[in-house]
Amino acid sequence: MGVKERRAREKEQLRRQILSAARELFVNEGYENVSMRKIADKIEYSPTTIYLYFKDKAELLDSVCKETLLNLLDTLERLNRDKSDPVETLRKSGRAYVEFGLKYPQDYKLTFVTRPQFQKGLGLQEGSVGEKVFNYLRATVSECTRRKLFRQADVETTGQVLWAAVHGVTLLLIDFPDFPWTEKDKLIDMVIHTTIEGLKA
Amino acid sequence: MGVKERRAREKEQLRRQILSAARELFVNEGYENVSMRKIADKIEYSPTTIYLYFKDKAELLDSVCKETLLNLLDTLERLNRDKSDPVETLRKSGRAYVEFGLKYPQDYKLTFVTRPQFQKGLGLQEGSVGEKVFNYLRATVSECTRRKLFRQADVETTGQVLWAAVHGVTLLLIDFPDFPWTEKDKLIDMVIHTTIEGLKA
DNA sequence: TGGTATAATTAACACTGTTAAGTTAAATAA
DNA sequence: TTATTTAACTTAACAGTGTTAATTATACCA
Repeated sequence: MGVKERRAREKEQLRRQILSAARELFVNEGYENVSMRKIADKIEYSPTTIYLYFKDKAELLDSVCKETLLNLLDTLERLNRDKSDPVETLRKSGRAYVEFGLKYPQDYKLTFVTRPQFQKGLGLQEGSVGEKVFNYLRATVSECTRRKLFRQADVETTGQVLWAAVHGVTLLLIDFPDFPWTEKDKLIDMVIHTTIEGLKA
Repeated sequence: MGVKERRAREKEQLRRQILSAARELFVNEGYENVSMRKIADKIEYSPTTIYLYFKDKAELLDSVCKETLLNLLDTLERLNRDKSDPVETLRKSGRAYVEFGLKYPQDYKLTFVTRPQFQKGLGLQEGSVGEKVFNYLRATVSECTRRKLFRQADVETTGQVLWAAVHGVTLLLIDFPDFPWTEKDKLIDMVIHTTIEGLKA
């Protein structure tokens, strides 16, 4: 009775093929400029086939982004294993966050800027990858305040301030690549450092 | 020979009519969901008429945004007249910046997030409104460092760090309105305060 | 009044996302 | 092996998009 399993495997394979074609096109040409027909051409299926695997273009996009975001989640998880110096963990997490955004600018923007506008409350809704990302931040901050390393004990606000800082610098670097920024790494470190110092002060 | 002038006035009037119809639709329904035909319907002209006044939909959008951004520029200009306490000016400017973003989220996002992707190097190119906004920030920061109020003397980096912070919190508040943020005003103040303290420290 | 420049329109093109109906191929049952 | 059911996929079409070329209407001047 392995026939069902094989068919399921084949379906899964095509699903992944669609995802990977979509990802490549989205990244290279931008979401807006990629049509369902283009994706279909690339995988040599008819456009309508895609609809057998994804509800619509938006869901296809969300799936692509989610896949990418799991990488960030992995990185943060690894960093948070080391409990010795939470401030240092925070610093490293911040860097990892920004670097992730710069590495996958399309996915980052779609997840944290573009999509939320369309799916109200989503992007950070319960169980979402976005929410999990923030949860790591929360945990690390919580450890910092527990050890009284920060002036203020309010974990939520502190986390949000940090998030705003890294979110901001990530987007500026993505959206204005030609602006005469301070050397990129220096700027990122400076943003994180400044915010953390401001929280200690 | 006042006929030419009158005709010019009439043209200008229709131009403004288009802009105002476009603005209202963009704000209420979102740029993507507004078609040229919808705008044309609203002003009771044929769709192609719009093309006699604006090169294409993108230029129409840019014009709408630019108009809005001039408000921000005005506010910043006013705040920067008072030279007595540059740190306080910085604080106020930051608040004004964020509040502007929250008041005109569509325009803000289009100018500082969406459009730059399509018009490379633009949004902050020479003579742009975006550039002028940053110039005010630069000037105020410069005054702070001149008076040795900040640890570091690098005006550029300092300005960029501040910008990242306000940009970040603005976008988070716009894009995740349902997230359980700390009370909005408190969060904004906290972001600005933390960053400034971090720069002093 | 006739001619001319300008403003606005009509019709069309080449796309888009998406759906309903139709076709092909494979797996099961007789 | 042959017939039937089921799943996978495609064709054709719809209603809409931004945009352009060709055409008509309008207001001015001689």
